[in-house]
Amino acid sequence: MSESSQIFVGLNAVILAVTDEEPRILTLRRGDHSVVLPEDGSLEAPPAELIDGLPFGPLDPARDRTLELALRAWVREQTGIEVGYVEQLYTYGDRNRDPLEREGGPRILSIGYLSLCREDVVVGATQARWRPWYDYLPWEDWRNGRPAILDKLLEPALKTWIEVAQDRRAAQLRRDRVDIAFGWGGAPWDGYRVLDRYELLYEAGLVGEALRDRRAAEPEGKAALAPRLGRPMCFDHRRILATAVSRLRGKIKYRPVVFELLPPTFTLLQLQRVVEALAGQRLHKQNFRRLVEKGGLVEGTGKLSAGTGGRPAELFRFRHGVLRERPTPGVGLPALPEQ
Amino acid sequence: MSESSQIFVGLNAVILAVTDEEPRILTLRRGDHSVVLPEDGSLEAPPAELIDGLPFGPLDPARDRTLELALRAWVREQTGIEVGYVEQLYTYGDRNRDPLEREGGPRILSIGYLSLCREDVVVGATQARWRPWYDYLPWEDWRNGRPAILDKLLEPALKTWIEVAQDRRAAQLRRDRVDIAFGWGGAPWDGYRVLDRYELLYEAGLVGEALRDRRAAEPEGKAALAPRLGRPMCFDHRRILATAVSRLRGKIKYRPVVFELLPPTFTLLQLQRVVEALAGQRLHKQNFRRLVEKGGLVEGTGKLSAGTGGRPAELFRFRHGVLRERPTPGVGLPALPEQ
DNA sequence: AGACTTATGCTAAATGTGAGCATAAGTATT
DNA sequence: AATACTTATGCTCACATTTAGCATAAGTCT
Repeated sequence: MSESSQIFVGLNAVILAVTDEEPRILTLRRGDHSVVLPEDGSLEAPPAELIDGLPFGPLDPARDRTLELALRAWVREQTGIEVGYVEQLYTYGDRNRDPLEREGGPRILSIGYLSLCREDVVVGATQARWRPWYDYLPWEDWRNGRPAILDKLLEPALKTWIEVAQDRRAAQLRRDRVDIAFGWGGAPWDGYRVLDRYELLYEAGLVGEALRDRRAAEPEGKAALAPRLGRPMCFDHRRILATAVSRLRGKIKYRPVVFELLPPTFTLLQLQRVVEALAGQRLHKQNFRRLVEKGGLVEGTGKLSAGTGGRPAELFRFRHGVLRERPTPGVGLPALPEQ
Repeated sequence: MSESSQIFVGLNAVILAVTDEEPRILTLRRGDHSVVLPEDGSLEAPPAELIDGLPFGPLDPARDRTLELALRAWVREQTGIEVGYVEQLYTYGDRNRDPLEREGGPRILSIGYLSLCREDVVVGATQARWRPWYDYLPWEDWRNGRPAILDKLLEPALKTWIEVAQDRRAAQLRRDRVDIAFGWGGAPWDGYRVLDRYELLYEAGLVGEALRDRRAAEPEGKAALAPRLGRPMCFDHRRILATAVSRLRGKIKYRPVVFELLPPTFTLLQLQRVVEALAGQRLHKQNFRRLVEKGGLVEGTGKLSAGTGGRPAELFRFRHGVLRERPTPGVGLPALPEQ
């Protein structure tokens, strides 16, 4: 292995909590692309342009015995949070994705993690800040019906992208991908394809990061007219976020991970709202109730909640025993109705 | 980052094909633990003891633009195979898992991949060899009923492991994990928990790798009496294999990946046998047929197969259009009946 | 010809899911 | 205190999916 090709390993964390029925992730404001490579773990940012980023830090091969321990260590340092539930998402290592590592520079490998917190986590004295994850992926939130951004910006831009393909065959390929990812042409909207959609938008040059990366490669782009959908993030952090959303939406179907986001006892509506927040869609109340209650996921405590309006609701808790009864305890999501 | 803490990134591939109704992976025989770190991509093996390993090679940060390209490159070099379908599994980086990297040595990160091939792949002139994946995980194959190894070796050994726990509380924790992973105490056997089971057996010291890793750490173990279940592999390759099996069994439920393992046209029984081979369980023939046919996963070609015994079967092909019709086209597996 | 193999069509029963009606039991308003 | 409004909870009907078989078709093997 040559000297010029050192590898840096960064660990990135999507730290999620759901407060006020809104899924929020912890972000830091950083100088875009100007972050000094963390030789000593610190982050220098000649503030060219501040942009959101996930908490992240290097793997210190000498100190950290496992990747997860490394992650916990500097999440604590950077945000003051002691994370509980942690799950690895994906390892990204494309050279062209990261403007920092053009020819000759060190290679950066980023390993994405997802961490789930309760609402009450205290963020230490840092510039870390909670932000709704749908700020970054606004087309994913269907809780109040079809998101406006789809018709106003996204779909017209994608239509253009299909039209400007090199030839008819390339256009057809683009078309097929869009059909499946965004549910065009009668295909249903699939809430799980969050990553597909983001990657497609990146390729189509419709997210800020794509323009940024191309600008670094080419002198000046002509596609500067395209809309920049959603709030951008530095490096490939938004891709990692999209991976996290995909994974989590998939996982709540068969593992009781939602409860990591809730206090020890909760009402069924609270539980439902959290699931809806993650899924980005509304659920039928009575059916949801039946699902989690008959499914053995929760058990009543007998106590009633203070009540936020109407009739007081019973407080429930997660039923640990369900793990040994059913292979896949979770909340299945219905297909989104044609909208 | 200090000089002493270089990071090496290795890419490992579980290359799978299903032939004769048996899932087989490509393995190489290597000298265990004595593989010289691949400075130049070659593998020196002072043959202490030959052991199976996955094809693997380093990421060359200078050459390989993406991780997947790197993988494809040296899978070609090592085995002569041009892989088609490739999917990343997980990145492992625990220090204690790898006997090569005790104190002071370089840190090794291994990124696992899964690749699916058609039966007819030609393996180049190497020592690479196809081997049934159930050789490594024999307790996972329930196609001919409950595997004998469970009652003969595995469960007694686990019982002992529970008993020798430090205290009552620790024993209870072990018990709970075993209950869920292996379906004790009325819990059903969950075909998807392949990784859970392997990790548990590793911790319980019931696979060869655990003994190997401990032997390197401690002078001499007393647990040498424990059975060594399944065929061992070098490094943490068996863990990667277990990850692959888990992932694939999960994925066939909602993505039509099985077809990567089949020729372009096939009979429904062929398809069923491949699914059964992956799932490690038998399926109801008529119901399987209805599932894939009514589900729009396949379409008949009108041609008949040569027939392998009885009445000739129609040849089917994968119906690509299903991708745009249904969000999750795949073959769901029924819960294993209590055995 | 008869036994055996695989393919394929069909159905009854059980289970799961989607949608909505109806009632209960609180809070807010008049 | 009565009324409107909120949320909670029980229940039902229609429909889709799944499980487990029965039954017949159309080949091969002896």
